[in-house]
Amino acid sequence: MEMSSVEDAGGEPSGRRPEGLMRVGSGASDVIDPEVGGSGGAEAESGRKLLSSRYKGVVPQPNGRWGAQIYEKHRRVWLGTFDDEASAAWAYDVAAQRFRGRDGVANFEPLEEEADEAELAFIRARSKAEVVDMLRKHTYRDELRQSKQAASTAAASKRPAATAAPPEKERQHLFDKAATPSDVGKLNRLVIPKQHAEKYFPLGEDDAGALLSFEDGDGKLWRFRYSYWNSSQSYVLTRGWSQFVKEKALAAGDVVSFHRSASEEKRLFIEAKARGGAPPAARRFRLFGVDIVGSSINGEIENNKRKSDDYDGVEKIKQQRQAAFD
DNA sequence: CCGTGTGTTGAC
DNA sequence: TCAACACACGGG
Repeated sequence: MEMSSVEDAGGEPSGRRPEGLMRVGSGASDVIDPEVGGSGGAEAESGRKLLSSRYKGVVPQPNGRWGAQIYEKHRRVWLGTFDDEASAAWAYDVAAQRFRGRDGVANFEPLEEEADEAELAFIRARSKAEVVDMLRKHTYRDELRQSKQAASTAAASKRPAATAAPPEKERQHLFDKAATPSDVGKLNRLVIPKQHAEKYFPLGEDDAGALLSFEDGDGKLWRFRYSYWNSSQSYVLTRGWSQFVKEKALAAGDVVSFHRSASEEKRLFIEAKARGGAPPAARRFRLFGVDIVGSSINGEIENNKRKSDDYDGVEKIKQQRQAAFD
């Protein structure tokens, strides 16, 4: 349940202001005059009923916090919950910028091409799933900052970071790693052969705790902490890895395959393949007291269906994978 | 146990 | 497309 500690949305927008475009309706005559029970929560003073938000895409939560959501293709995409209304509204705006472009931004001032060039590039360079993930985990701020920093150092040394929108068709195979028992054990880490690590995921001196983002065949995002362990002289993926092992039912001997978008971008891909060939391991689970055997592929498809993270063309992928399953 | 975010419905 | 509402589910 994610309950990130103290940080909210990853922060408020610095320059943009809340009162911005909030004139609902056409008039512009009457201002919204919040009034809203004073300050904080969505909880109506007396008792049960929740106050609506004056922001688009923001819904009250029973505990006085605020949820953010955006719709795409008749489907709701949940953007997370936030302590304050404005943070939720801001999360909506970020998502809207990615999903619908500048005109979709509805709560605060849209980013300006000139002034917010870096942030726009940051958003454009990421998939919808990635943006949503950052919002839900409240890491948007940090990652934007890191991104800017990386971009500036890159620009200083050589060539400005590639801007480019993500085409996304061709992938270049980087390398495979056959999972060892400890890669899938309790250590929560995957050792990346030094040779490949240094070639494809170079780690700067100062990069104490880098973060690598991958997409799997379902378009699902996987983010791992990536670092070098002096003690064992090895490069490892740590935080986030155990979840991958679990969800993919990864077993020793299975192969983890790393790819990169051919367009020499940032986009990285990760796949789990069973020891011999194509699909990941089958999983057994219990449904209504009956043992069912299904592939993790179907499991993930169902999962996606349930969670409504159908954005970014997962539809196609589902069909592909469904076909592959036959 | 408790909050999240999903299921669902009915407006716009 | 959107938010209101209820509460099942799952993380801690």
